Formats: sequence, structure tokens, C-alpha cells
Amino acid sequence: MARPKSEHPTELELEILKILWRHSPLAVRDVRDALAAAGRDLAHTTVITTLNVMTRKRYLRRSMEGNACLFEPRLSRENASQRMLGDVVRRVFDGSAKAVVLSLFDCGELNSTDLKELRRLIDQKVKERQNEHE
Amino acid sequence: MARPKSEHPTELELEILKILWRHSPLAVRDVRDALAAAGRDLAHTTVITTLNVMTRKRYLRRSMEGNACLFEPRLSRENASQRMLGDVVRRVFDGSAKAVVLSLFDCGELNSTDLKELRRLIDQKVKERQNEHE
DNA sequence: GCTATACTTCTACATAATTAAAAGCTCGGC
DNA sequence: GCCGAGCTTTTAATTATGTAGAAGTATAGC
Repeated sequence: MARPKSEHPTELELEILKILWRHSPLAVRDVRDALAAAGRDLAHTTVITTLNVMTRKRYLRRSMEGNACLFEPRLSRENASQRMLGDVVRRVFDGSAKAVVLSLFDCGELNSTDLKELRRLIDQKVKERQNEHE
Repeated sequence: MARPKSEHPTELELEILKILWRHSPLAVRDVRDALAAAGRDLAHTTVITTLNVMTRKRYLRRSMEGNACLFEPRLSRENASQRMLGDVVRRVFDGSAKAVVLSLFDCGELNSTDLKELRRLIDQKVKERQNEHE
């Protein structure tokens, strides 16, 4: 066996998906411009190639308008995020979502407002669960 | 530019790191056996090659014992997890740790006990912060 | 001293990912 | 009817990853 294809969008693919999640369908030129605006200056053919690969991988749907191709996501942002996060949870944290949250606490990426909001959400969740089990 | 090297341990590299985090230093043969035990049956040379690559990447430290090489991690589990999670937070969730936690809530990977424990930890954090700012 | 054994290093091949030039198609204008 | 502009498809170079055979080296046992 050789290098197995990645389960998830690669770096560039994710950038393109982000563009298309904001606004779609888009023509190649528009995707290219958006990439350039984000600081990634690529040749037109490079963008097409990548978009076609992404279509083959079923990340995108392709349609024709005149002689130009339009692309739009087939994968929702929520779905993609969930899958990619889930992969890290499983592979790196051995499936423990709790360990992930703890790690986020440790690295101090959450400010006080975030913490309070999360506490509120947890309270809500806990109550929901209690109701379910009555 | 061509394929950029991954910032993080690849699939196989992570499996090897996990083995060495449990127990190290280990000789090639032991790593190979542990991989086989985990269901990944690789040729001896494959394991050596990978270990050497990992050493070049400074994930591991190599020492000699007789004619055999011993390998041990230079990268702690905490550090690696933090980096890999941080990457997903940044790339996929645009840097929002809160969004990550929310996503974990949504996918229902946290049970009631986890939730209560997290709530307790959040309380603690919030109090710590309040004390800091007095 | 020779051989089997247990290592290693060297070499090699397939596939994915990133990038883009070359070549080919189509349409509007002159 | 040809030309350029704007698209696409085809082809291709480069590097990382995953995998392993071939070849080289040292060592222990006979």
C-alpha cells in the first residue's frame, strides 16, 4: 500500500470550501480572486485542477454555465468541522471529548465571557438530560 | 512549491509516538511488535525508515545500544495534542475555542458525568480569574 | 575462519498533494 | 473567416508519505 488519501479536506481544499461556504456557486475566476484576496495567489489552472479534484472527492458539485464551470459545496460547514474535529478527538485524544475540553482550558484560549457562556450551556444540557430520564 | 510537509505527526507517526509515550526508549523490534499488536503489520525496514524520518523531524531522539538503535520521544504527548488540536481550532474553527466546545456538545460525545465535571472546572477557572483581577 | 542472525543503511516504487505550463475549444468582434 | 479573450482539459514536475527489498555490517556460535 502507498500513501492513503486523506479522509479530510486538505489545507487548500479547506480554504476553498470556506470561500464557497460564504458564497456559492462561484466560477473558477471568483474562487481564484477570493484566494488571492486571502493571500494565496495561484495560477488559474491550479485553481481549476484543485476544484476538479474536490469534485471527484465529492466535496463539491460542478455545473456548467455557458463555457464556464460553477462550483458549490456538497459538504456543509457543520459536517466538515464535526468530522475533522471528531478525527482529532479519536486519533489524538483517544476518543475522549472531555480531554479535548480540558486541553482547551489549559491553553487558555477561552476568556471569562466564553467560560460563563459555556457554564450556562452546560447547565442547560444537564437539565435537558435530567428531564429525558424522568 | 510542491506538497508541503505536514506540520504534525502523520497517522503512522502518531501511532508510533503513542507507543513510545507509553514506554521508551524502545528498539526497532519492540516498536514493530507493538505496531503489529495494534493491528499494523509492517516490515522491519518500514519501521526503521519511519523512525529515522521521525528522528530527522525531531519528533524522536535516537541512541545506540550495541548495534541496535533505541528511540524515545522528544515531543511530549501534551505538547503534541495541544499543537494538533490548536491547528484544528485555528484552521477549521477560525480560532474559536468556544465553537469547538459547542461542536463537542452538539455531537453528544459528553455524558452527564463529564458535563458536571466540566461545570465544576469552569467554576474553578472563573473564580481563579476573578481573584487575578482583584 | 565461516555461517547464520540480527541489525542497519541504501535504494526504490506507488500514490496524494501542490503547482502550473501547454494545448485545445468556443464565442464575440472586426 | 480569422483573432484574441477567456475557458477548460491534458500533461507534467516536485515533494511527502507509506511501504519494503537489497545490500551492507557486526556478532555470536560452531
